[in-house]
Amino acid sequence: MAETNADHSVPKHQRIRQTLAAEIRGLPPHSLLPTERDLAKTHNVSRATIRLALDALRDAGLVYRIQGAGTFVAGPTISKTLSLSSFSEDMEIRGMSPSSRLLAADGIAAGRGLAEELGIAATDPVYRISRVRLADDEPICLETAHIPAVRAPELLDRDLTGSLYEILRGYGLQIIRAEQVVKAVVLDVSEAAMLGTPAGSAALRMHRIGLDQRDRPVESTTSIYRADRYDLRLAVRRGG
Amino acid sequence: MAETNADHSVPKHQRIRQTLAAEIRGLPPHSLLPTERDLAKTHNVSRATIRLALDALRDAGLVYRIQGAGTFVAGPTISKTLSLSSFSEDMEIRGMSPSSRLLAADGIAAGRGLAEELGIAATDPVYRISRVRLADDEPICLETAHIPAVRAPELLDRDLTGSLYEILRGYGLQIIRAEQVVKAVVLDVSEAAMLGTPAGSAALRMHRIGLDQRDRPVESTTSIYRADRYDLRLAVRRGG
DNA sequence: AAGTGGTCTAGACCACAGA
DNA sequence: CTGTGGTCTAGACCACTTT
Repeated sequence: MAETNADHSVPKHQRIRQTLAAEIRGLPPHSLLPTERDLAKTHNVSRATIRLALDALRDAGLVYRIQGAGTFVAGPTISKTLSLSSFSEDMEIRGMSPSSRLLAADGIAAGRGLAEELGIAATDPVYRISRVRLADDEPICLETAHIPAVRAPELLDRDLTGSLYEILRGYGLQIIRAEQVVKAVVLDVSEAAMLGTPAGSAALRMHRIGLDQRDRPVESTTSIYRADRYDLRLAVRRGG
Repeated sequence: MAETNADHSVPKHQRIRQTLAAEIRGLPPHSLLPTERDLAKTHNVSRATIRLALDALRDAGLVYRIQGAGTFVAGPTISKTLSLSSFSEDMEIRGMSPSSRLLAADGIAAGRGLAEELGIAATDPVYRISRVRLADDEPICLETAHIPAVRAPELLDRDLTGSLYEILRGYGLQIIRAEQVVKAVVLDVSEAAMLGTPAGSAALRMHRIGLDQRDRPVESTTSIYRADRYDLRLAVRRGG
């Protein structure tokens, strides 16, 4: 069991962060929050703990902070994305119901390209899972995932119509980070047919390598999203 | 003579972060770094200061940390992006030389849509600047920027062939955060002509609203990138 | 059992914004 | 000037990984 989930194991700063996030949702943008020292008193913690919570809220784009002036509620944010999410999570955030149609699932030798991406040998086995992903029963995306077989034995025996990330979590694999490359493409005839769009339509092609807590590659996935039903929303910040 | 430290305004943790980043570049992935307590001793600072540096390196994707085990060098990262960058910076990172061809520059009334995006009145004036952006003298992107006139008086008198972000910095405007929406599109005849590609080619359309330190909108920009010359690379992490 | 990163405290001084 | 967030210290205990 990897899931330790007891109440007393939740850090204070995380609880405070959630409390503050809820309060902030009720405030107009650019409202001034209480000072760090005040918050420390009212929550009975040290200022350092309050800062952990406020810094996390700033990184999430909920507040901005100005030295000498205070901490303020940020303007409304379009994008809940930018934080890594699976297709299933992504659609749920958008208020749609995700599902899958399995096209193919088999085991193959990795080959040179995948081997390099996944840090394994070219002859090592990988599982290949191709699916049409749907939101509210409408096709949104063609997805082909490759997972090293050693990392997820007997993967093909699982129910492959749900969230792949959820299944991988069952193997103790958490995808914590990903490298993603996004391109625009024009759909060919067979792709268009599977997505139910005219050939020659635009689509977003995303290639993703997912990495676990130890920075080991867990998946190499290519997804092709219909441009008319999907856009990518991201909040970007200046890197310090 | 203590010539070594003229850095009055540079925080210690930032200096340590840079020192460590340089050292890490010479190490193979998954190398174990010294413990926080060791680093604190060797840098003559407290452990909290070391943690600020290491946490920043983790957020930058340079190291990963495992409780109970240690801090390790992360695997190589494709993407230097995800941190907000102007077209000019973006191209320089990719090792290409950026330039611009000015298509049009004028002042107009904001209108309803822009007014809402920029937080001004529909009748307020905005500057509109349309450019073809080139990398190594090849057209890459069509870009139209809108900037509230009050924020950058006499903007049209500046040299508009360089980095817009650089010019805005001259007005004391720093774009610290942006909301971005990315879609795939198919180029129409006139767009294709200006980009030197066939009509019907794919392209990435990005719409960006740039915000300053106080979360005030500074620019609303739409860019259309040739798919055959440009892709978007981003590192994504699980949001805590 | 030993050692690691994660959390937390109770102070202190500095840099900066604003009246 | 006062008060804010930014930085920093020197401790402490906890949760976790590894031997």
